[in-house]
Amino acid sequence: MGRAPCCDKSNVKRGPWSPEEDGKLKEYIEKCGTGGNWISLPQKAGLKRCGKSCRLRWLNYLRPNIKHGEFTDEEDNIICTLFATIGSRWSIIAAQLPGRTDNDIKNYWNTKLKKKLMMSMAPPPPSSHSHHFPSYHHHQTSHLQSYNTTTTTTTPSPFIKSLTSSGFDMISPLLQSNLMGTTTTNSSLFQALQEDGNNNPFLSNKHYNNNNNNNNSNLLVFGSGSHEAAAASCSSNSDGSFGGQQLSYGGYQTVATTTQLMPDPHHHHHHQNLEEQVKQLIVMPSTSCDDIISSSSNNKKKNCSGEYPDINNTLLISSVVDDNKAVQEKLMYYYY
DNA sequence: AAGCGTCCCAACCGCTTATGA
DNA sequence: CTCATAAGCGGTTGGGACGCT
Repeated sequence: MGRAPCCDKSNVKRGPWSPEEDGKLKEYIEKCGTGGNWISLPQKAGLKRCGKSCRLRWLNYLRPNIKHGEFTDEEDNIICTLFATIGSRWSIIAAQLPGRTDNDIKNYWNTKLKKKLMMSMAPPPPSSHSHHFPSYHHHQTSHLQSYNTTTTTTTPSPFIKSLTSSGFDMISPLLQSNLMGTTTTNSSLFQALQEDGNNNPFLSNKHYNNNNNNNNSNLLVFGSGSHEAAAASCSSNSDGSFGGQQLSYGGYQTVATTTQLMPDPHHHHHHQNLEEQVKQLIVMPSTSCDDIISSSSNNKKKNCSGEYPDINNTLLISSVVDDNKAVQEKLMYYYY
């Protein structure tokens, strides 16, 4: 048995809205408001439409101050930056762009901006002798090299320049793959890492799977500053520090602090230790810590699923926010 | 002009979340 | 706490617009 329909489909008009319908809806809402009930609104407004359809029409087209037309470079930057950070959370992204709707931004991303960005990030032609600006293809074949953020000698495209001026000092390969991800999973970063994990001794799926068959997998909370503090506050210890403490959540344990495990990128022997110690890697934004805190304090199993998919069976990577630059830089040392 | 392919976006679908009884 | 209902949300798609041959 399927889901009950939200309205009687046989009695409602579907498809494009006519100017008359737009007028009726607009007039009614401006006069009476939505009344907090979209379901009953169409009848009151004299429309043969489903409430959902009315809501969508109003929110995406009719309500005041909707901005239509070309996106500015600044808007492009905001969308790209936020997409790289939080993924396809269109409503959150839209909240940062006054007058733009989530639907609009989603369409714009899918039809134009994604292509624009990929063009900008296309790897340089093979003849190039100076592709120090790291490309996605490049990092696939150069694992365990350290990533030196000071050696960029090529000139990024204007679009990349505008991106970097909006907050990223450097578009990392990791971020590139995140931006280029078209996945529908919760985190394109996660997918990018998974894909590359096949060739990465640290993130190799094989290694990971072999070591992930018990409930006490070691867990590295990979973050900095407030992340660790927040994570530490989840533990039973109360001194606020995170170093060497054990974080108990869902049967996982923290085995070391980020800083303890953060190797000097020029000394690769640290990777051996990491492989031995860390069976799971979490890149954790502060919000996920909040989730865990609220989850534990509320004694709810929610909500490491959804936004933070299935903590029990997979490498858990969520988008990197807040002090993301530091985290990404650190992560990249492993990633290579 | 006709035919075809691609692009674009408004609208839909159905899942998740919030809310209230 | 459970359940029902509505709103919110993001992925998908139908079909019109447009460009090319």
